Amino acid sequence: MRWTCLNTKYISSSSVLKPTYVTNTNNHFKFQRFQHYGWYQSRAVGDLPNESLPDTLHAKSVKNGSLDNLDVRNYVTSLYVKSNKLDYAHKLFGESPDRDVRSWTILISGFARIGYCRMVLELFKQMRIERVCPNQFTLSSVLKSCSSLSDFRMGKGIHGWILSNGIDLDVVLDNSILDVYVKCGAFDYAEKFFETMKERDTVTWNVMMGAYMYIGDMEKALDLFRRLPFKDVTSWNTIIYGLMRNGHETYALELLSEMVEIGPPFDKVTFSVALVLASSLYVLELGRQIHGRVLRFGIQNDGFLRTSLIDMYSKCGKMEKASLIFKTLPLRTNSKFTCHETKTEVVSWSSMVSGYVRNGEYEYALLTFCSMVREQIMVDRFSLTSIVSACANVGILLLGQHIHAHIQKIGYKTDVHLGSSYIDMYAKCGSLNDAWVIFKQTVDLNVVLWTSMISALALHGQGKEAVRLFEFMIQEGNKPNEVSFVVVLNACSHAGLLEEGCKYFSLMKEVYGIKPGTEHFTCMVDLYGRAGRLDEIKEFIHKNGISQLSSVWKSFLSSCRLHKNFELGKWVSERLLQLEPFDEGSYVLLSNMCAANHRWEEAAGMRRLMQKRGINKVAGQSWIQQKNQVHSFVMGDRSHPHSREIYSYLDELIGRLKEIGYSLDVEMVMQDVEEEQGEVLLGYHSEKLAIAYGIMSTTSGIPIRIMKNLRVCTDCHNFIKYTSQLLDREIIVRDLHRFHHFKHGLCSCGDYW
DNA sequence: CTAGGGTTAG
Repeated sequence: MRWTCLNTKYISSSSVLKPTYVTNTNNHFKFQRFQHYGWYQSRAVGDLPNESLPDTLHAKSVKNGSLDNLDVRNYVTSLYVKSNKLDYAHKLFGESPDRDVRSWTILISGFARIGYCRMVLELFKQMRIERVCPNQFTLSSVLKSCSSLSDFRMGKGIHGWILSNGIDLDVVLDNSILDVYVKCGAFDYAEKFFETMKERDTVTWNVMMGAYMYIGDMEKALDLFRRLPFKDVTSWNTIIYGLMRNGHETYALELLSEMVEIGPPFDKVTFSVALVLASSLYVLELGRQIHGRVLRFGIQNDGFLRTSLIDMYSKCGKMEKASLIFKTLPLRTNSKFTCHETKTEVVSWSSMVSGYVRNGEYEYALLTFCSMVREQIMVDRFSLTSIVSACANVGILLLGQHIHAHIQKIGYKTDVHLGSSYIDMYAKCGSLNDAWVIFKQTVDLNVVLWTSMISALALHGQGKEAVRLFEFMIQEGNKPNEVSFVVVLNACSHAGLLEEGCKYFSLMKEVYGIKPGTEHFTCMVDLYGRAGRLDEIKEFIHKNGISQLSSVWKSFLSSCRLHKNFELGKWVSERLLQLEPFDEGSYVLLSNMCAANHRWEEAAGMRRLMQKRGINKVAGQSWIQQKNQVHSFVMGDRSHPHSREIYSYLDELIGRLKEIGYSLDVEMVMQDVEEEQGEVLLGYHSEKLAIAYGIMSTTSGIPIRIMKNLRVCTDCHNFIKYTSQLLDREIIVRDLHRFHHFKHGLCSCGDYW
């Protein structure tokens, strides 16, 4: 690994402070500027916040009456600000009989530094009302908040005010203004302003570099970077981060190692960026090395780095490591304005929640969320959307409803993110109606929200409805994105709408200029396959040059099996096994296809090959929720406490179903079992057990909802259809890919899944 | 006795 070249030569560097440039001298201020390196600041400068100092001084000056003096009061306020006690500072400020520009500025810059932007703008407004004239420091801080909030109007207003009041623009103020325009996406303004700047320093170039990166103009940014006479640590951070965000991870990695060789020492942000880089490249080893360096620097307790580390480990699938780091989170402070810590604390929590969700550990996600509520951590929008998504994946409607109610209770407004999560959640928990309700309630519809609803319909077998909604969305002036097209193509394929699907595929390419990705191609192959146009698939694959995509071949193979084209299937599977020699699905598909064509020897050969290569297949599992318990079954399961009753009821039920036409077709079972072994225990697939238990333990009239981790086989599908007819019960089954709503002997999927 | 640029989460 070339990452072993991350050597340690900078670790012992003692060049803590380096004077890098001297500012222009203007009328009021004349002093040297120091460029300092991140964390060294607090360790070396002796600026460590002293917790008790402001309090003692405050008490002392109250006693001897010196607090009446404005200068003393300002000094105490600044000490409070420094030790992160913004609420005390704010209180002292509010109680003051008189204030000057410095008092305002101390407070404003304090809030700006910890990112409490709204407070900054609020204070600035008050300051103007009291007719106090802001100085350059105030303006810089306020502009910083404007750029964080992307408040273009405010920023432009302040710029105008500066011009009309003849305030001297020094390079710092210039940079702040430039940054506001860049952050607000007003590049024309930014460029125009840049032209007029009298002086430009490293910060200026860094801002411009960031701007080029932001609009994706890599060439310009890199050119600028290469020509930069002095590159400080931020220049490197900016370029590396920008490259990574624009999808050039490898290049970013190269630059990072170049930085190690010839660049300045890493600072906190470099470490953060490097960690994100490691996780986006899925290189755990790199992440570990960075972690090691972080530990050697002793900066592992920094909030930002902690969240970056948690995130890196969770993206690399190492939740145990992530949770170890999470546990180092110190106990929380209860001050109202210690936002800096509070913020990273909240991010750490929500990183954990979303990490668990991402890694499929929904139970832990839910537990973490519950402790978050119990510990009274501010639940932010990220953890909320994550947790709703966890509910969606667990698929337990009751849980989803609880969370929904809780979010409403804490008064969080349903925005587009949360709205689409709700739609997704209700859809995946089997309640299409609730998804509709949320969709209709939301006022600010955006593409994601529309797409969620279209996907919900497709998921529940309402392909035609989904297509109609898609058309309606376009009519309403929404521009579909690549996900919308995946969803609508998917809907077409489920509903067997070949013509429409082809139409949308070309619409996507020609009208919306979206380059089809793997998922679009797979949907198209699926669409042709279900319609039985197997020859056209070959042509499609060839024409689009997508023969390297295994998911395409997999879909092709399913279609061969569906249309019982054994020879073609054999040919397809050879290609598939070349691409994915260790994918269980391919083997199972192939072996089942052999079996369906009575090629028992070949089927057995496939299973043997699987065993030889050490590939295990996933066991079929179905579950049903009853009150507060989840009852889970596997094929032929006898571990349930009521298993005797369940089996005898199931046998009786099958007998009654046979009277109305159900037949347990051995060959059919053989054909369609994708993952569960058809050879044995024909009648006792896990979903049958779960349904039997469901019928026994609920009163009639209530729909039975069960979930399965794999696809339903044809026999079970038939079984459920007959059951719904015989007992006049609605049965809703969520399988690996979609929902089946069984009612009066029919299924919403139209026997096409 | 105070200021500007780059980092995290769906």
